[in-house]
Amino acid sequence: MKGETMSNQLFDMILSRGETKKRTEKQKKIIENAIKLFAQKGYANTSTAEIAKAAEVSEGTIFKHYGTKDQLLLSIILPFIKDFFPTMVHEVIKETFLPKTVTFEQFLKRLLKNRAEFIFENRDIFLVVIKEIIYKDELKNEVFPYFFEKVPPILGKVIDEFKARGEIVDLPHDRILKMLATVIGGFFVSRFILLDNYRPNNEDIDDIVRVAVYGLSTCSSV
Amino acid sequence: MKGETMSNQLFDMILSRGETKKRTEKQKKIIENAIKLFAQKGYANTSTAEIAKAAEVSEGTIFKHYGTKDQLLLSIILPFIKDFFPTMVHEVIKETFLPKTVTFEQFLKRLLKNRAEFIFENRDIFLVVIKEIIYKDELKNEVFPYFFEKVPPILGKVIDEFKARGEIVDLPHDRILKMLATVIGGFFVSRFILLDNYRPNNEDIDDIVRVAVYGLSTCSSV
Amino acid sequence: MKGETMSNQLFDMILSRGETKKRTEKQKKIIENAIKLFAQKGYANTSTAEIAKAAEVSEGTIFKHYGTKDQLLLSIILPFIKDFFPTMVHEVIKETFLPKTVTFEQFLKRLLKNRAEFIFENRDIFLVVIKEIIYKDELKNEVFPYFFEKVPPILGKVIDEFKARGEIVDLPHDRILKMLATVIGGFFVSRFILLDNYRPNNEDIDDIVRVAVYGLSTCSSV
Amino acid sequence: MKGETMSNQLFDMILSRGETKKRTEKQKKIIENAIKLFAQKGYANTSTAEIAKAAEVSEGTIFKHYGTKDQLLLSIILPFIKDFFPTMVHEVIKETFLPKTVTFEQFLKRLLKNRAEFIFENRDIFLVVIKEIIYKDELKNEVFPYFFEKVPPILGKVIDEFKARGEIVDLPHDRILKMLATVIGGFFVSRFILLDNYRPNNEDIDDIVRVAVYGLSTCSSV
DNA sequence: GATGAATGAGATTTCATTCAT
DNA sequence: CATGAATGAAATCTCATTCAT
Repeated sequence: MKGETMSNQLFDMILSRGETKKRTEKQKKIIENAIKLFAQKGYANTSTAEIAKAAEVSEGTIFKHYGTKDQLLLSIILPFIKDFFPTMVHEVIKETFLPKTVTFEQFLKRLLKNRAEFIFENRDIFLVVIKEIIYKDELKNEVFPYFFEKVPPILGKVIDEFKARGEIVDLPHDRILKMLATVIGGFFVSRFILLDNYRPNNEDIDDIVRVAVYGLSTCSSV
Repeated sequence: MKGETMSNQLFDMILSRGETKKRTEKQKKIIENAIKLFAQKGYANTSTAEIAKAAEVSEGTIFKHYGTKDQLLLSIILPFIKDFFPTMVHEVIKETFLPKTVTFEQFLKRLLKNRAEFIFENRDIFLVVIKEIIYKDELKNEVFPYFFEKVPPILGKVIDEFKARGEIVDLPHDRILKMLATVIGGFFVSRFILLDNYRPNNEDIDDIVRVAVYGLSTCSSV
Repeated sequence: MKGETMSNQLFDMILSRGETKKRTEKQKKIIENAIKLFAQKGYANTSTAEIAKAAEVSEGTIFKHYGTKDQLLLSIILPFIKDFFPTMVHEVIKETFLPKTVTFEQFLKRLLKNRAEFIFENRDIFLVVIKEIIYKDELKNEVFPYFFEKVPPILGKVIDEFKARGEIVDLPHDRILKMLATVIGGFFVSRFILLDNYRPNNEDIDDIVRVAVYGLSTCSSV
Repeated sequence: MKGETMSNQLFDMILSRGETKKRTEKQKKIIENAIKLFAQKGYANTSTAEIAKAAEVSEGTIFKHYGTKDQLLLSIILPFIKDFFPTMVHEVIKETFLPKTVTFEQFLKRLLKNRAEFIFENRDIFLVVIKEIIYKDELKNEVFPYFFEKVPPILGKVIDEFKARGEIVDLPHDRILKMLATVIGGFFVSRFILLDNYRPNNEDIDDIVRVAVYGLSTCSSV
């Protein structure tokens, strides 16, 4: 990547490509092993030779399919991103709004459990995404707008709903979202990045939801 | 670093070395520019040639003083770590325990503001530390035990105090600490890593402290 | 090599590798030129850049195939060692034991001529082996046991035979072997290492065999 | 050294210098440690930095005194050479010719024991000399003529004497000398170079003298 | 004299990428 | 499609030597 910008066209191309073309056996092995290695040692510290060896494929094959080490990374990251937020939004709608009796606390717990499960199943990719988003401004510049486009609209409505019900504090949307994002993001990053092979457990999620909803003050013990 | 373990002796050696020997002008320039470049482009994507050029020094000089690109990184990271937690502990003691009338909320705010200020002043190093701790297990294995040795004892006492005063919820230490660490860590990482050149502002800190103390429920609006 | 031990596995690996995989044209040129240069200027004073240039190959190619300058050296030395002693043993058996009328003197002459011819044909490698075995303890530790495993058993039998015939003096095996090894080794090393481009000639060999068999005393003039 | 020739003037200069100038404490430590390190790891694999560290001296000091790493080597090797052959010759004269009843065997034993002792006491330098003479043609070209100038004349006389006495075989001088040199050289090199920290023992010397004088044939058992 | 920081030339090594088969 | 040999540019590292203090 070394400096070159990653154009939006490329972004779009790879996104769409992921859906149309079927992956061959070799391609799958390449992707699988690239994910494993990138997660373990980071993109920059993983050579294409290593990936080829792990995938039992010649180096040439990798470049035949992905053209560039960078595009290989994108073929891994982008489909994940593309999946994560939309299905998250979808889950929010599905799981929450149907039963109108759900409390904010219940909503949060379901959301977190659902996303934690998703991340756990894709924990290597998650690692890669997080690690690389920190390094590559181009990636950041792709993902953030995508996030802001997808998430706030729907989550905003949820917040409105709970505000209307008088369950959550009456502060501007953006501040509430920021707080939520900080707590939830902090949870995912600390658990999945810092802890090796973290498996989501209920107590952990309950605790972090408790903080988000009631804080640590004794007020929460009601 | 590639695989070899970083022994505690090395850790100690580098730490102590930083204190005893005087740094020459050139050494200072090397460190300064290395920090800047590592923060900007990441350790792996910064060549020693670049650092040498930026520091207006020959590459040989870098290796003369730091032996290895890896040890250069450590000479940057370890002193920071060594400073951060102890002075944090010190601040906790100084700022909190003297005035007995301070509430938990006030305590958290002061702590966060103080640490946010420290990080802001060393934001490049902070970036480097966070980015690289993710990649280097050896570093993680050095820093974590150090953290656990320094922080919980003193913070545990604070929590006891506030529990005794009935200000915070009666849960086991470790769970409370985990929740706190998640929220505070999430705050620092999201602000300083994801936002470019974030400057700590009071509203932000107030909001995150509000979450930690009262949560988002209306209970908090009391 | 610098300190790390060279495990027997490595030894075996390199040996076997040489047999299974086919060498490309370029690999052959690399080995040829490396031998020539190492013999001429010594391992430490020959740069991989020089080898690459002489072999009309890029430096990358060398490292692609041999990984390390050190392993390049081993790929040269070990096959030679692997060849030298076993075929020597084989020659001993073949040339000596079939004709029962051969005297000890004739045996020694044939052995020396045969080995001198072999060394002459591989004199560059021999130079490299001798020069580097002095420097690299790991190499010494590989070669010596190998030598002791292969040579004494068979040569011991020959000595027994000649002792039984009353041709050679009745001293313990190990002392006789040591004496022989000293004289023969001294011969090969002095001739091939110190003299430039030494070509084995009969007078030389006859003289050294004379010393080994009869010594310099007039007793020998019988 | 890398290619440049080592002029005879230099040779002479250093030889003479060794006698006139007194060595300071630091110079002694430099030489001592250089010998140790060169013997251990070879000249090419020993850096001046290492020597400086071992000698507890700054690198600058080494270059102040010896100008060049190469000249440092010469200051070690040449005095040894200068000492070895002449005192050997001297010993030959002193120990042998005074008592006219000494046999060739006794002469050889005394000579070998004396030289073995000398080498043992200077075994590190001996290692350095042997190792480097192999590599450096310039050194070889200095030492060989020196050897041929000093040794054959006197040893030739000894051989004449023993020939006259009918003790040794009647062959041309040069062939006898070559044989002797091969056996004796083989002895010293194999013992002091290949065996770690070899200490001369009588059996060893007796055996090698036996070979040189009587050979391995039963003729010797008389 | 002694020091040790600094240098720069060169050595080894890595690696994404190309291309003939 | 797949291979893997080959490349060359760049990265890390080494080291004899110089020089200001």
